[in-house]
Amino acid sequence: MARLPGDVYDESDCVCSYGMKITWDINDPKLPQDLKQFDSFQEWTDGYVRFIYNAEDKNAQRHLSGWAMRNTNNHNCQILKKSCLGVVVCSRNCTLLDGGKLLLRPAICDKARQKQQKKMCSNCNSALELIPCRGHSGYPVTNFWRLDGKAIFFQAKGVHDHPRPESKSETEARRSAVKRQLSSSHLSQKKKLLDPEVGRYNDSGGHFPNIHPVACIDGTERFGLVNDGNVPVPAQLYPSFQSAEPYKPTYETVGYQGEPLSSFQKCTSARIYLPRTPCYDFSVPGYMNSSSYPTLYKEPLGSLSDNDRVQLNSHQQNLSVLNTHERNYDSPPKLHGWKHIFGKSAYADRNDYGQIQTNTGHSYQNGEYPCRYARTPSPVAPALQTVITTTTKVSYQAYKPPAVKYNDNSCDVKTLPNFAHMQDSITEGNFPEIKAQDDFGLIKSTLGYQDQFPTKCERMDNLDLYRYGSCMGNSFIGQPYRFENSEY
DNA sequence: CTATGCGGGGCTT
DNA sequence: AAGCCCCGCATAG
Repeated sequence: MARLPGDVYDESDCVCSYGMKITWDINDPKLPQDLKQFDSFQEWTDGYVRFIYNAEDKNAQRHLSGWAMRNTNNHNCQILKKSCLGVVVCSRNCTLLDGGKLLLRPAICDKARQKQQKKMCSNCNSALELIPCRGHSGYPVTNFWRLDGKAIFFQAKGVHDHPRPESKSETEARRSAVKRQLSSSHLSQKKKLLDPEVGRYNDSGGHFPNIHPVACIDGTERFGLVNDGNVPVPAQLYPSFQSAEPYKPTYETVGYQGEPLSSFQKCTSARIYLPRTPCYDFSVPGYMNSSSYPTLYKEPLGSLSDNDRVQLNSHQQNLSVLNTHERNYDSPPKLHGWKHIFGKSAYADRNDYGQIQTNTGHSYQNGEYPCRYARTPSPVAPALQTVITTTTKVSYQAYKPPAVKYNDNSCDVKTLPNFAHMQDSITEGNFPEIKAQDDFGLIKSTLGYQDQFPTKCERMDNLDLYRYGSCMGNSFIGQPYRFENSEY
Protein backbone atom coordinates (compact mmCIF):
# COMPACT_ATOMS: atom_id res chain seq x y z
CA MET A 1 0.00 0.00 0.00
CA ALA A 2 2.75 2.29 -0.73
CA ARG A 3 0.39 4.73 -2.13
CA LEU A 4 1.59 8.16 -2.57
CA PRO A 5 -1.46 10.21 -2.44
CA GLY A 6 -0.04 12.79 -4.63
CA ASP A 7 0.72 10.26 -7.25
CA VAL A 8 -2.65 8.82 -7.28
CA TYR A 9 -4.66 11.90 -7.40
CA ASP A 10 -4.49 15.49 -6.64
CA GLU A 11 -6.90 17.23 -4.49
CA SER A 12 -8.36 18.82 -7.48
CA ASP A 13 -8.63 15.70 -9.47
CA CYS A 14 -12.17 15.00 -8.71
CA VAL A 15 -14.85 15.21 -6.20
CA CYS A 16 -14.93 11.58 -5.49
CA SER A 17 -15.05 10.36 -2.00
CA TYR A 18 -11.97 8.70 -0.79
CA GLY A 19 -13.83 5.44 -0.87
CA MET A 20 -14.66 5.91 -4.49
CA LYS A 21 -11.12 6.54 -5.40
CA ILE A 22 -10.19 3.11 -4.44
CA THR A 23 -11.56 0.12 -6.19
CA TRP A 24 -13.25 -2.21 -3.84
CA ASP A 25 -16.55 -3.84 -3.28
CA ILE A 26 -18.23 -4.59 -0.04
CA ASN A 27 -18.13 -8.25 -0.95
CA ASP A 28 -14.45 -8.42 -1.53
CA PRO A 29 -12.71 -11.03 0.51
CA LYS A 30 -10.16 -8.48 1.43
CA LEU A 31 -10.84 -4.83 1.60
CA PRO A 32 -8.24 -2.16 1.16
CA GLN A 33 -5.91 -1.89 4.10
CA ASP A 34 -3.63 0.77 5.39
CA LEU A 35 -5.95 3.48 4.39
CA LYS A 36 -4.48 6.89 4.26
CA GLN A 37 -7.57 8.78 4.97
CA PHE A 38 -11.24 8.48 5.60
CA ASP A 39 -14.31 10.08 4.29
CA SER A 40 -16.26 12.37 6.48
CA PHE A 41 -19.59 10.89 7.33
CA GLN A 42 -22.32 11.36 4.81
CA GLU A 43 -25.84 11.34 6.01
CA TRP A 44 -27.61 11.44 2.71
CA THR A 45 -25.90 9.15 0.35
CA ASP A 46 -27.56 8.46 -2.92
CA GLY A 47 -26.49 6.56 -5.93
CA TYR A 48 -23.94 3.86 -6.27
CA VAL A 49 -21.37 5.19 -3.93
CA ARG A 50 -18.80 4.00 -1.51
CA PHE A 51 -17.25 5.60 1.47
CA ILE A 52 -14.65 4.55 3.89
CA TYR A 53 -15.18 5.90 7.33
CA ASN A 54 -13.04 5.89 10.33
CA ALA A 55 -14.14 3.06 12.56
CA GLU A 56 -14.21 5.62 15.31
CA ASP A 57 -16.87 7.60 13.61
CA LYS A 58 -19.95 7.34 15.74
CA ASN A 59 -22.35 7.84 12.94
CA ALA A 60 -20.73 5.18 10.89
CA GLN A 61 -20.73 2.88 13.86
CA ARG A 62 -24.42 3.37 14.13
CA HIS A 63 -24.89 2.71 10.47
CA LEU A 64 -26.71 5.94 10.32
CA SER A 65 -28.47 7.32 7.32
CA GLY A 66 -30.75 10.19 6.65
CA TRP A 67 -32.91 7.84 4.69
CA ALA A 68 -35.08 5.48 6.65
CA MET A 69 -33.13 2.29 6.36
CA ARG A 70 -34.12 -0.95 7.89
CA ASN A 71 -32.05 -3.96 8.50
CA THR A 72 -32.28 -6.60 5.85
CA ASN A 73 -31.06 -10.05 6.49
CA ASN A 74 -28.43 -11.09 4.07
CA HIS A 75 -27.25 -14.03 6.08
CA ASN A 76 -23.85 -12.53 6.33
CA CYS A 77 -22.89 -11.32 9.72
CA GLN A 78 -19.82 -9.67 8.30
CA ILE A 79 -21.79 -7.27 6.25
CA LEU A 80 -24.76 -5.40 7.51
CA LYS A 81 -27.31 -4.80 4.85
CA LYS A 82 -30.04 -2.24 5.12
CA SER A 83 -32.73 -1.32 2.68
CA CYS A 84 -34.62 1.89 2.25
CA LEU A 85 -38.18 2.17 3.41
CA GLY A 86 -39.01 5.16 1.31
CA VAL A 87 -40.96 8.06 2.62
CA VAL A 88 -44.38 8.66 4.12
CA VAL A 89 -46.42 11.33 2.46
CA CYS A 90 -49.89 12.70 2.45
CA SER A 91 -51.99 10.65 0.08
CA ARG A 92 -53.51 13.83 -1.18
CA ASN A 93 -50.23 15.49 -1.57
CA CYS A 94 -51.46 18.49 0.26
CA THR A 95 -49.31 21.53 0.58
CA LEU A 96 -48.26 22.71 3.96
CA LEU A 97 -48.71 26.22 5.11
CA ASP A 98 -45.20 27.04 4.20
CA GLY A 99 -45.61 25.61 0.79
CA GLY A 100 -43.74 22.46 1.54
CA LYS A 101 -44.87 18.91 1.52
CA LEU A 102 -45.26 16.40 4.21
CA LEU A 103 -42.39 13.99 4.02
CA LEU A 104 -42.32 11.86 7.08
CA ARG A 105 -39.71 9.37 7.96
CA PRO A 106 -41.10 5.87 7.83
CA ALA A 107 -40.81 4.17 11.17
CA ILE A 108 -38.16 1.52 11.04
CA CYS A 109 -40.01 -0.85 13.27
CA ASP A 110 -42.63 -2.71 11.30
CA LYS A 111 -45.29 -2.30 13.91
CA ALA A 112 -44.55 1.32 14.37
CA ARG A 113 -44.71 1.81 10.66
CA GLN A 114 -48.10 0.20 10.42
CA LYS A 115 -49.29 2.46 13.14
CA GLN A 116 -47.79 5.40 11.44
CA GLN A 117 -49.60 4.69 8.25
CA LYS A 118 -52.89 4.61 10.02
CA LYS A 119 -52.42 8.14 11.12
CA MET A 120 -53.81 11.05 9.23
CA CYS A 121 -51.99 13.81 7.54
CA SER A 122 -51.32 16.45 10.10
CA ASN A 123 -52.07 19.09 7.58
CA CYS A 124 -55.18 18.02 5.72
CA ASN A 125 -56.20 15.07 7.79
CA SER A 126 -56.29 12.74 4.85
CA ALA A 127 -54.56 9.41 4.92
CA LEU A 128 -50.84 9.02 4.96
CA GLU A 129 -49.17 6.91 2.39
CA LEU A 130 -45.90 5.13 2.31
CA ILE A 131 -43.99 5.56 -0.86
CA PRO A 132 -41.69 2.59 -1.04
CA CYS A 133 -38.24 2.94 -2.37
CA ARG A 134 -37.56 1.14 -5.59
CA GLY A 135 -34.44 2.85 -6.52
CA HIS A 136 -32.38 -0.22 -7.05
CA SER A 137 -33.81 -1.78 -10.12
CA GLY A 138 -37.17 -2.03 -8.58
CA TYR A 139 -35.93 -2.99 -5.17
CA PRO A 140 -35.22 -0.63 -2.34
CA VAL A 141 -31.91 1.09 -2.32
CA THR A 142 -29.56 -0.87 -0.16
CA ASN A 143 -26.76 0.21 2.08
CA PHE A 144 -24.01 -2.09 3.18
CA TRP A 145 -21.79 -1.63 6.15
CA ARG A 146 -18.75 -3.59 6.94
CA LEU A 147 -16.28 -3.10 9.70
CA ASP A 148 -12.81 -4.02 8.73
CA GLY A 149 -9.87 -3.07 10.80
CA LYS A 150 -9.86 0.59 11.54
CA ALA A 151 -12.31 1.40 8.87
CA ILE A 152 -15.97 1.05 8.26
CA PHE A 153 -16.71 0.43 4.64
CA PHE A 154 -19.93 1.73 3.31
CA GLN A 155 -21.45 0.94 -0.01
CA ALA A 156 -24.78 2.04 -1.36
CA LYS A 157 -26.59 0.57 -4.28
CA GLY A 158 -29.41 2.28 -6.01
CA VAL A 159 -30.73 5.74 -6.49
CA HIS A 160 -33.57 6.79 -4.29
CA ASP A 161 -36.61 7.36 -6.40
CA HIS A 162 -38.49 9.33 -3.83
CA PRO A 163 -38.03 12.47 -1.82
CA ARG A 164 -36.04 12.45 1.31
CA PRO A 165 -37.93 11.86 4.49
CA GLU A 166 -37.20 13.65 7.67
CA SER A 167 -33.78 12.90 8.90
CA LYS A 168 -33.51 10.67 11.88
CA SER A 169 -32.50 13.50 14.11
CA GLU A 170 -35.45 15.54 13.03
CA THR A 171 -37.82 12.76 13.71
CA GLU A 172 -36.35 12.18 17.09
CA ALA A 173 -36.45 15.83 17.89
CA ARG A 174 -40.02 16.06 16.84
CA ARG A 175 -40.98 13.14 18.95
CA SER A 176 -39.27 14.41 21.99
CA ALA A 177 -40.82 17.76 21.44
CA VAL A 178 -44.23 16.24 21.26
CA LYS A 179 -43.55 14.30 24.36
CA ARG A 180 -42.51 17.31 26.24
CA GLN A 181 -45.54 19.11 25.12
CA LEU A 182 -47.87 16.43 26.11
CA SER A 183 -46.29 16.42 29.50
CA SER A 184 -46.50 20.11 29.92
CA SER A 185 -50.24 20.33 30.01
CA HIS A 186 -50.30 23.88 31.12
CA LEU A 187 -49.37 25.10 27.74
CA SER A 188 -52.18 26.35 25.71
CA GLN A 189 -53.06 24.46 22.61
CA LYS A 190 -52.17 27.39 20.54
CA LYS A 191 -48.77 27.66 21.98
CA LYS A 192 -48.23 24.03 21.56
CA LEU A 193 -49.00 24.21 17.95
CA LEU A 194 -47.03 27.18 17.05
CA ASP A 195 -44.30 29.26 18.46
CA PRO A 196 -42.90 27.16 21.22
CA GLU A 197 -41.72 24.33 19.17
CA VAL A 198 -39.83 25.96 16.52
CA GLY A 199 -38.63 28.41 19.02
CA ARG A 200 -37.48 25.74 21.28
CA TYR A 201 -35.51 24.11 18.60
CA ASN A 202 -33.88 27.28 17.74
CA ASP A 203 -33.16 28.12 21.26
CA SER A 204 -31.78 24.84 22.23
CA GLY A 205 -29.58 24.28 19.41
CA GLY A 206 -30.71 24.74 16.54
CA HIS A 207 -31.71 23.46 14.11
CA PHE A 208 -34.61 22.38 12.26
CA PRO A 209 -35.06 24.82 9.56
CA ASN A 210 -37.17 22.40 7.76
CA ILE A 211 -39.47 21.64 10.54
CA HIS A 212 -42.39 23.88 10.53
CA PRO A 213 -45.53 23.95 12.41
CA VAL A 214 -48.41 23.19 10.22
CA ALA A 215 -52.03 23.62 10.85
CA CYS A 216 -52.39 20.36 12.49
CA ILE A 217 -54.92 18.44 14.24
CA ASP A 218 -52.91 15.60 15.37
CA GLY A 219 -50.18 16.43 17.73
CA THR A 220 -47.94 13.60 16.94
CA GLU A 221 -47.03 14.42 13.45
CA ARG A 222 -47.21 18.04 13.84
CA PHE A 223 -44.14 19.09 12.07
CA GLY A 224 -44.75 18.41 8.57
CA LEU A 225 -41.39 19.05 7.56
CA VAL A 226 -39.85 20.08 4.67
CA ASN A 227 -37.95 22.81 4.55
CA ASP A 228 -37.65 26.12 3.50
CA GLY A 229 -34.00 25.94 3.67
CA ASN A 230 -33.85 29.60 4.14
CA VAL A 231 -32.25 29.34 7.44
CA PRO A 232 -28.63 28.47 7.43
CA VAL A 233 -27.93 26.46 10.45
CA PRO A 234 -24.62 25.53 11.91
CA ALA A 235 -23.97 21.91 11.46
CA GLN A 236 -22.68 21.38 14.91
CA LEU A 237 -25.97 22.27 16.32
CA TYR A 238 -27.52 19.21 14.98
CA PRO A 239 -28.40 17.08 17.88
CA SER A 240 -28.17 13.46 17.34
CA PHE A 241 -25.19 13.33 15.22
CA GLN A 242 -21.74 13.31 16.46
CA SER A 243 -21.06 16.61 15.02
CA ALA A 244 -17.64 16.77 16.41
CA GLU A 245 -15.97 14.71 13.83
CA PRO A 246 -18.10 13.87 10.93
CA TYR A 247 -18.89 17.08 9.42
CA LYS A 248 -15.75 18.87 9.12
CA PRO A 249 -15.25 19.91 5.62
CA THR A 250 -12.24 17.86 4.96
CA TYR A 251 -11.31 14.29 4.92
CA GLU A 252 -10.02 12.79 7.99
CA THR A 253 -6.65 12.49 6.64
CA VAL A 254 -3.71 10.60 7.77
CA GLY A 255 -0.70 12.29 6.48
CA TYR A 256 -2.48 13.61 3.53
CA GLN A 257 -4.40 16.69 2.96
CA GLY A 258 -7.45 15.47 1.26
CA GLU A 259 -9.53 17.59 -0.92
CA PRO A 260 -12.06 19.70 0.79
CA LEU A 261 -15.40 18.14 1.11
CA SER A 262 -17.08 21.40 0.94
CA SER A 263 -18.54 20.31 -2.28
CA PHE A 264 -20.16 17.42 -0.63
CA GLN A 265 -21.39 19.56 2.07
CA LYS A 266 -22.97 21.77 -0.39
CA CYS A 267 -24.63 18.88 -1.96
CA THR A 268 -26.61 18.38 1.10
CA SER A 269 -28.27 21.63 0.80
CA ALA A 270 -31.94 21.90 0.70
CA ARG A 271 -33.45 22.52 -2.61
CA ILE A 272 -36.70 23.91 -3.50
CA TYR A 273 -38.45 23.33 -6.67
CA LEU A 274 -40.85 25.92 -7.77
CA PRO A 275 -42.64 25.19 -10.95
CA ARG A 276 -43.03 28.14 -13.19
CA THR A 277 -41.04 30.28 -10.95
CA PRO A 278 -37.37 30.60 -10.50
CA CYS A 279 -35.93 27.60 -8.85
CA TYR A 280 -33.80 28.04 -5.87
CA ASP A 281 -31.01 26.11 -4.57
CA PHE A 282 -30.42 26.90 -1.01
CA SER A 283 -26.97 25.81 -0.53
CA VAL A 284 -26.91 26.07 3.14
CA PRO A 285 -23.45 25.39 4.29
CA GLY A 286 -22.83 22.72 6.76
CA TYR A 287 -23.74 19.18 7.22
CA MET A 288 -27.05 19.68 8.72
CA ASN A 289 -28.57 21.07 5.68
CA SER A 290 -28.69 17.66 4.48
CA SER A 291 -31.71 17.33 6.52
CA SER A 292 -33.24 20.52 5.71
CA TYR A 293 -35.01 19.11 3.07
CA PRO A 294 -35.31 19.34 -0.32
CA THR A 295 -38.08 18.64 -2.34
CA LEU A 296 -40.34 21.37 -2.00
CA TYR A 297 -42.60 22.49 -4.66
CA LYS A 298 -44.94 25.24 -4.04
CA GLU A 299 -47.67 24.47 -6.40
CA PRO A 300 -50.21 21.78 -6.14
CA LEU A 301 -49.85 19.46 -9.00
CA GLY A 302 -53.30 20.16 -10.13
CA SER A 303 -52.34 23.58 -11.15
CA LEU A 304 -49.42 22.56 -13.21
CA SER A 305 -49.29 22.58 -16.90
CA ASP A 306 -48.63 19.30 -18.58
CA ASN A 307 -45.12 20.29 -19.09
CA ASP A 308 -44.66 21.18 -15.53
CA ARG A 309 -46.33 18.07 -14.52
CA VAL A 310 -43.97 16.00 -16.49
CA GLN A 311 -41.09 17.72 -14.94
CA LEU A 312 -42.56 17.31 -11.60
CA ASN A 313 -43.19 13.70 -12.17
CA SER A 314 -39.70 13.15 -13.19
CA HIS A 315 -38.10 15.00 -10.45
CA GLN A 316 -40.43 15.65 -7.69
CA GLN A 317 -42.77 12.83 -8.11
CA ASN A 318 -46.00 14.27 -7.25
CA LEU A 319 -47.26 11.74 -4.93
CA SER A 320 -50.95 11.75 -5.21
CA VAL A 321 -50.93 11.44 -8.90
CA LEU A 322 -47.99 9.22 -9.13
CA ASN A 323 -49.18 6.89 -6.56
CA THR A 324 -51.99 6.07 -8.78
CA HIS A 325 -49.47 4.84 -11.21
CA GLU A 326 -47.69 3.18 -8.47
CA ARG A 327 -50.60 1.02 -7.75
CA ASN A 328 -50.58 -0.20 -11.24
CA TYR A 329 -47.16 -1.56 -10.95
CA ASP A 330 -47.93 -4.78 -9.39
CA SER A 331 -45.90 -6.75 -11.77
CA PRO A 332 -42.34 -7.41 -10.86
CA PRO A 333 -40.30 -4.33 -11.25
CA LYS A 334 -38.26 -4.15 -14.34
CA LEU A 335 -34.92 -2.75 -14.71
CA HIS A 336 -34.82 0.78 -15.69
CA GLY A 337 -33.04 3.87 -14.81
CA TRP A 338 -29.39 3.27 -14.83
CA LYS A 339 -29.58 0.22 -16.83
CA HIS A 340 -31.53 2.05 -19.31
CA ILE A 341 -28.94 4.69 -19.32
CA PHE A 342 -26.17 2.31 -19.81
CA GLY A 343 -28.05 0.80 -22.61
CA LYS A 344 -26.60 -2.62 -22.42
CA SER A 345 -27.88 -5.06 -19.98
CA ALA A 346 -24.46 -6.38 -19.41
CA TYR A 347 -23.47 -3.13 -17.88
CA ALA A 348 -26.24 -3.36 -15.48
CA ASP A 349 -24.50 -6.08 -13.68
CA ARG A 350 -21.70 -3.82 -13.14
CA ASN A 351 -23.68 -0.92 -12.10
CA ASP A 352 -23.15 -1.57 -8.54
CA TYR A 353 -19.55 -0.97 -8.98
CA GLY A 354 -19.69 2.18 -10.91
CA GLN A 355 -19.83 5.59 -9.57
CA ILE A 356 -23.15 6.27 -10.87
CA GLN A 357 -23.60 8.64 -8.14
CA THR A 358 -21.95 11.20 -10.19
CA ASN A 359 -24.44 10.80 -12.89
CA THR A 360 -27.64 11.12 -11.10
CA GLY A 361 -28.32 14.71 -11.64
CA HIS A 362 -27.80 14.53 -15.26
CA SER A 363 -29.71 11.45 -15.82
CA TYR A 364 -32.66 12.89 -14.12
CA GLN A 365 -32.46 15.84 -16.24
CA ASN A 366 -32.54 13.73 -19.28
CA GLY A 367 -35.62 12.08 -18.20
CA GLU A 368 -33.70 8.97 -17.46
CA TYR A 369 -34.37 9.42 -13.90
CA PRO A 370 -35.07 6.04 -12.53
CA CYS A 371 -38.45 7.03 -11.45
CA ARG A 372 -40.68 4.09 -11.06
CA TYR A 373 -43.66 6.12 -11.94
CA ALA A 374 -42.49 6.77 -15.37
CA ARG A 375 -40.79 3.57 -15.89
CA THR A 376 -40.56 2.13 -19.25
CA PRO A 377 -39.04 -1.25 -19.14
CA SER A 378 -36.00 -1.28 -21.22
CA PRO A 379 -36.08 -3.81 -23.99
CA VAL A 380 -32.60 -4.79 -23.13
CA ALA A 381 -33.23 -4.91 -19.47
CA PRO A 382 -31.88 -8.05 -17.98
CA ALA A 383 -33.77 -10.06 -15.49
CA LEU A 384 -34.08 -8.64 -12.09
CA GLN A 385 -31.86 -11.15 -10.54
CA THR A 386 -28.90 -9.76 -12.31
CA VAL A 387 -28.80 -7.00 -9.85
CA ILE A 388 -25.99 -7.61 -7.50
CA THR A 389 -26.91 -6.73 -4.04
CA THR A 390 -25.99 -9.76 -2.17
CA THR A 391 -23.45 -9.78 0.49
CA THR A 392 -23.95 -13.33 1.38
CA LYS A 393 -21.24 -14.59 -0.80
CA VAL A 394 -17.87 -13.12 -0.59
CA SER A 395 -16.18 -14.02 -3.77
CA TYR A 396 -14.80 -12.83 -7.02
CA GLN A 397 -17.98 -13.47 -8.80
CA ALA A 398 -19.09 -9.97 -8.63
CA TYR A 399 -16.30 -9.04 -10.93
CA LYS A 400 -16.77 -11.75 -13.39
CA PRO A 401 -19.90 -11.43 -15.46
CA PRO A 402 -19.75 -8.21 -17.36
CA ALA A 403 -17.72 -8.38 -20.47
CA VAL A 404 -16.91 -4.81 -19.90
CA LYS A 405 -16.56 -3.21 -16.59
CA TYR A 406 -16.59 0.28 -15.62
CA ASN A 407 -14.54 1.79 -13.08
CA ASP A 408 -15.45 3.33 -9.87
CA ASN A 409 -13.83 6.53 -10.67
CA SER A 410 -15.90 7.70 -13.46
CA CYS A 411 -15.16 11.14 -12.37
CA ASP A 412 -11.66 11.30 -13.43
CA VAL A 413 -9.47 9.37 -15.68
CA LYS A 414 -6.55 10.44 -13.69
CA THR A 415 -7.49 7.98 -11.09
CA LEU A 416 -6.36 5.21 -13.33
CA PRO A 417 -3.28 4.73 -11.27
CA ASN A 418 -5.56 3.51 -8.59
CA PHE A 419 -5.82 0.28 -10.36
CA ALA A 420 -2.20 -0.27 -10.18
CA HIS A 421 -2.45 0.70 -6.66
CA MET A 422 -5.14 -1.78 -6.07
CA GLN A 423 -3.19 -4.49 -7.64
CA ASP A 424 -0.62 -3.85 -5.06
CA SER A 425 -2.72 -3.17 -2.13
CA ILE A 426 -5.10 -5.97 -2.46
CA THR A 427 -4.30 -9.55 -2.41
CA GLU A 428 -3.25 -10.62 -5.77
CA GLY A 429 -5.90 -12.05 -7.90
CA ASN A 430 -8.73 -10.38 -6.22
CA PHE A 431 -9.40 -8.29 -9.20
CA PRO A 432 -8.03 -10.33 -11.99
CA GLU A 433 -10.32 -9.06 -14.62
CA ILE A 434 -10.29 -5.45 -13.96
CA LYS A 435 -9.64 -3.52 -17.07
CA ALA A 436 -9.30 0.05 -16.33
CA GLN A 437 -9.19 1.10 -19.90
CA ASP A 438 -12.35 -0.65 -20.73
CA ASP A 439 -13.98 0.83 -17.79
CA PHE A 440 -13.28 4.27 -18.82
CA GLY A 441 -14.16 3.55 -22.31
CA LEU A 442 -17.48 2.39 -21.22
CA ILE A 443 -18.07 5.32 -19.07
CA LYS A 444 -17.28 7.60 -21.85
CA SER A 445 -19.35 5.88 -24.41
CA THR A 446 -22.35 5.42 -22.29
CA LEU A 447 -22.36 8.58 -20.39
CA GLY A 448 -22.11 11.21 -22.93
CA TYR A 449 -22.10 14.03 -20.57
CA GLN A 450 -18.96 12.70 -19.13
CA ASP A 451 -17.29 14.58 -21.81
CA GLN A 452 -18.47 17.66 -20.18
CA PHE A 453 -16.61 16.85 -17.08
CA PRO A 454 -13.79 19.12 -16.46
CA THR A 455 -10.56 17.32 -16.54
CA LYS A 456 -9.86 18.87 -13.31
CA CYS A 457 -12.76 19.09 -11.06
CA GLU A 458 -12.58 22.34 -9.42
CA ARG A 459 -14.80 23.33 -6.65
CA MET A 460 -18.15 22.50 -7.95
CA ASP A 461 -20.55 25.12 -8.88
CA ASN A 462 -24.14 24.31 -8.84
CA LEU A 463 -24.16 22.56 -12.10
CA ASP A 464 -21.36 20.44 -10.99
CA LEU A 465 -23.19 19.63 -7.90
CA TYR A 466 -25.97 18.25 -9.87
CA ARG A 467 -23.79 16.57 -12.28
CA TYR A 468 -21.96 14.94 -9.52
CA GLY A 469 -25.21 14.47 -8.30
CA SER A 470 -25.89 12.67 -5.65
CA CYS A 471 -23.62 14.05 -3.74
CA MET A 472 -25.03 12.76 -0.87
CA GLY A 473 -28.04 13.69 -1.34
CA ASN A 474 -30.96 14.78 -2.78
CA SER A 475 -32.03 13.02 -5.80
CA PHE A 476 -34.78 15.40 -6.26
CA ILE A 477 -32.94 18.36 -7.13
CA GLY A 478 -35.16 19.08 -9.94
CA GLN A 479 -33.65 20.09 -13.15
CA PRO A 480 -30.13 21.01 -12.68
CA TYR A 481 -30.03 23.65 -15.25
CA ARG A 482 -33.01 25.31 -13.90
CA PHE A 483 -31.33 26.07 -10.71
CA GLU A 484 -29.66 29.16 -11.75
CA ASN A 485 -30.34 31.27 -8.80
CA SER A 486 -28.12 29.64 -6.41
CA GLU A 487 -28.16 31.19 -3.05
CA TYR A 488 -25.44 31.46 -0.50
C1' DC B 1 -42.44 2.43 22.29
C1' DT B 2 -39.17 2.37 18.77
C1' DA B 3 -34.65 1.55 16.68
C1' DT B 4 -31.46 -2.09 15.61
C1' DG B 5 -29.53 -6.47 14.73
C1' DC B 6 -29.91 -11.26 14.18
C1' DG B 7 -31.42 -15.15 12.05
C1' DG B 8 -35.15 -18.53 10.56
C1' DG B 9 -37.78 -19.36 6.68
C1' DG B 10 -40.21 -19.04 2.37
C1' DC B 11 -40.18 -17.70 -2.49
C1' DT B 12 -38.05 -17.20 -7.01
C1' DT B 13 -34.71 -18.02 -10.38
C1' DA C 1 -27.88 -23.06 -4.21
C1' DA C 2 -28.07 -18.21 -4.46
C1' DG C 3 -30.28 -14.13 -3.60
C1' DC C 4 -34.02 -11.54 -1.78
C1' DC C 5 -37.58 -10.22 1.33
C1' DC C 6 -40.74 -10.98 5.35
C1' DC C 7 -41.24 -11.72 9.98
C1' DG C 8 -40.44 -12.55 14.80
C1' DC C 9 -37.37 -12.20 18.68
C1' DA C 10 -34.05 -9.96 21.70
C1' DT C 11 -31.82 -5.98 23.26
C1' DA C 12 -31.04 -1.20 24.11
C1' DG C 13 -32.24 3.55 24.76
